[in-house]
Amino acid sequence: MSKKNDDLREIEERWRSYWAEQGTYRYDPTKGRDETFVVDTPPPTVSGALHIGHVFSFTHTDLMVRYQRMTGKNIFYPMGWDDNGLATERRVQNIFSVRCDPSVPYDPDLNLEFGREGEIIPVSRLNFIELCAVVVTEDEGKFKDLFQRLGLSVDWDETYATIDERSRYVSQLSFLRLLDKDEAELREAPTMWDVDFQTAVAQAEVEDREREGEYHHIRFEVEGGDEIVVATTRPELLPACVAVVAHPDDARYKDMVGKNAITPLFKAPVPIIADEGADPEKGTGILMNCTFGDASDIDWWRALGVPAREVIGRDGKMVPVAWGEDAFVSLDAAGAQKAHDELSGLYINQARKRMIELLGEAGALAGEPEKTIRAVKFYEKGERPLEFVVSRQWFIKIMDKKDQLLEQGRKINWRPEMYLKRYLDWVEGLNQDWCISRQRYFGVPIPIWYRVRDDGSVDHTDILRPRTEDLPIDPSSDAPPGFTPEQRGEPGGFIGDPDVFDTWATSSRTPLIPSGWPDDMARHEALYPNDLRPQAHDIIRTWAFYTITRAWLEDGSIPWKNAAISGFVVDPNRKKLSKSKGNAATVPTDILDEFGSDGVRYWAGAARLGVDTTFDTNVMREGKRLVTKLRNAARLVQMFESDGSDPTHPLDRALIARLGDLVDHVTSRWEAWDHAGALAATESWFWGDLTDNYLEMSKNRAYAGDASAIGTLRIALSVVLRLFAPYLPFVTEEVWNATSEDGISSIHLAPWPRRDELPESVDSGCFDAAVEVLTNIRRLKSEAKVSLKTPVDELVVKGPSARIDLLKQAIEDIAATVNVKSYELVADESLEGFVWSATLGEPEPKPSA
RNA sequence: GGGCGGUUAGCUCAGUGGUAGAGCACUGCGCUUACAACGCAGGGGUCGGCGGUUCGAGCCCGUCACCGCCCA
Repeated sequence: MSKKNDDLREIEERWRSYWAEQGTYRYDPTKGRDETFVVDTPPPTVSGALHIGHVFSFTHTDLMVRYQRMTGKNIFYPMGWDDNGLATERRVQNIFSVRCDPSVPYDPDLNLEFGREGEIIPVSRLNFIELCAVVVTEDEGKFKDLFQRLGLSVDWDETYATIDERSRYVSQLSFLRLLDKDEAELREAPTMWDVDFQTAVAQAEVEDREREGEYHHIRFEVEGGDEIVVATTRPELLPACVAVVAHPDDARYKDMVGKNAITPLFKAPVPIIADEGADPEKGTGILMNCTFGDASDIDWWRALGVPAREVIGRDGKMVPVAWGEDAFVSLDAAGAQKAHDELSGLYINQARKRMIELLGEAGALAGEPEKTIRAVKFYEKGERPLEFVVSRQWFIKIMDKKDQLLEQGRKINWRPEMYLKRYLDWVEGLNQDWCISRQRYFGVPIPIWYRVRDDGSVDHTDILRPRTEDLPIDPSSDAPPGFTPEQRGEPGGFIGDPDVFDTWATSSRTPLIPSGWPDDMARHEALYPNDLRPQAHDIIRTWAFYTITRAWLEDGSIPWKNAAISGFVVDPNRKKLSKSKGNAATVPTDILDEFGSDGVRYWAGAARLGVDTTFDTNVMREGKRLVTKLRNAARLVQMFESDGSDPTHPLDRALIARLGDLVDHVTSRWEAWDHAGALAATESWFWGDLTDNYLEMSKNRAYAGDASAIGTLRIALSVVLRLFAPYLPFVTEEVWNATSEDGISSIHLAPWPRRDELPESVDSGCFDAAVEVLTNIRRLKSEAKVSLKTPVDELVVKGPSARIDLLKQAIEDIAATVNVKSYELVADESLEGFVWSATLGEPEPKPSA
């Protein structure tokens, strides 16, 4: 690290401590809702890696917050930690060598060493959660350090974790209220199931991946002597076949509808059914309806009233079944059993291979397999295809609320607006209710018990609820009201629901977790609905969707007025940065070391909302350069001891007028949620009008103590610092306080610049006239390859009198800036613009070394 | 297959109907009392293709191509 970076580092550290000590960013609970700007901060997954994407999107939030703060808003900007989930679960298992077992009772004295090795001990869910808290505290530290280095103006007194007591309370209470409204229910139904994680998953966590497959053509006899050939990529589901389906218009099968087909090997009679859902173009036009290959199998199963033949277990293996019993009807039960016994216990892939062999041996295959590419559903974190497995799960009813959810989405200002469309598309495409129970351990427990019948079986229809005042509870450790712990699992007693909530079931309540809901309604009403939900576009279908859904279900509200959507950070090939692609190697703290926090923030601030943005250190370097330039310009301005006066000189008045235009423009950009446009305009004015031109032209007068020039410089610096403050909080604070004599006052609490705070001024046009001449003289010298100091012995400018008059107002400043020894300004109405000539003098001798 | 973005200088990107821009990179000049971690200047673009609307199109409309994301 260079010396200059040490300097930046020192500045950053000093102001970071100052802001923390002073509580600069503290929320003021005495202020009303209208005066307050409330952010629903995205809780980062703390067991995950620090990522440049965090830097990017959290900076966007901070920009908006800092602007709002300077406009006078009381800011509520909390920080949450998302520790509720699988990643933490795995870390805890490894760090403490434990395994969560909800059947183990809570041990209040459990004390395990961090990094403990040896035998894996089963611990209760509550103990496991406590261990998670230990690990998560460590992880939070890394994130907090990064965010503080980045200069996020978070109120660090307002933090929560999605597994902490308050979050569990809100999550459980909120669920119980849905239960009261009959919007949550327990169902035993086919559900998308990950066979590796062995948990149910929801539609939002599923993604399609293209996989190679093969159509196998299986011959079915048809009652009465015909034959059909069914093409399937999943022959292993043949024992689960309960019907075959063809399109009603398909002439090939029209005459067979209503008859039974007989499955090969298993000899199960299955009805031949006509349904428009069958695609005549696909395969042979007739397909197997199985238990359950995909979502349409479930639809048909429900619609047709055919039986279910479950053959795939929760572990992804074929389960043994008894052919000839229950649903497993066969014309040859012994033969079916023999075939099935060859398959049971095999994983799906193995079973498929074996099935093909068996079918081949039985002569039931028609032709060679045909390669195909098909979309296969996967759990987003999973590696094997999802299966549909019948299990008992809690659902929140959403399918009957699409219209209302579309309407709620339209009430929110999406920035940029195109992301509303993505939300609407997702809601319109919903095809199942929200499964919120997960067969995991580290999460918010589902706060429900079930009564155990006198015969020892569990009655899942007899739901036992906790008292609100006892929340949060863990049904695996706590006993329901009216029961004693000894009655757990006993006849006539109770059993706890073993599952936890989907992590989104809790994080969909983030607007309520810090708000005090529902116990401190005064605080809640001062904070809700929130003003801003910042997030990236990848979680519109999860976090945004679920939050809107839960708010609607709770009280019909929208959770926030604005949703500001950040893009992704991508590599130069426009690929999303990710560890697995190996293009996300950069550690965010290294970047901060190299370019300074302000430099990195500049990169994020230059990126418009919603736009995927290239990870580009050149832009960070540009930001760092801006920081240096700002410090140098400020050094010049602050060198003049006089306070100056309001501008009287035409050039000064023109600058102030132009500054007023800038303030109006930049403010309008902010109001349009265009922080990138605001930055570009500020930077362009600062670098162009102010430093390249005005500073140079006014310098001589300022050195001579001219009050108008010095006053103008001070006003310009004060305004431009405030315009930059949201992006460059460290350097602007440093410069803002550099000459302060009576104590420190944070620029971040200073008022946002307004045109009417500036002295009354007009831009007569002399600034443009002056810059035109200045630029021409600079070009002349540059083309003559001489120093800018080289004197101009004689300058003649001709032009229309109106422009010549403007030029006259600034000619002395120009002459001083580019060393013009003598000049002549000539009015000539025949000219449209300036015509000029200049005679260069001898370069002044360099002082001998 | 459907939806949404994008395609402007070598690179990264601004630019909503009126003379094509910025930063980086490149070339030249300059240590000028804020700044060489800098400044001044220069070269470099048939604005993805085709068609249309218009006095006038990078911008509006249609269409195609390619890239990316989301969804099936």
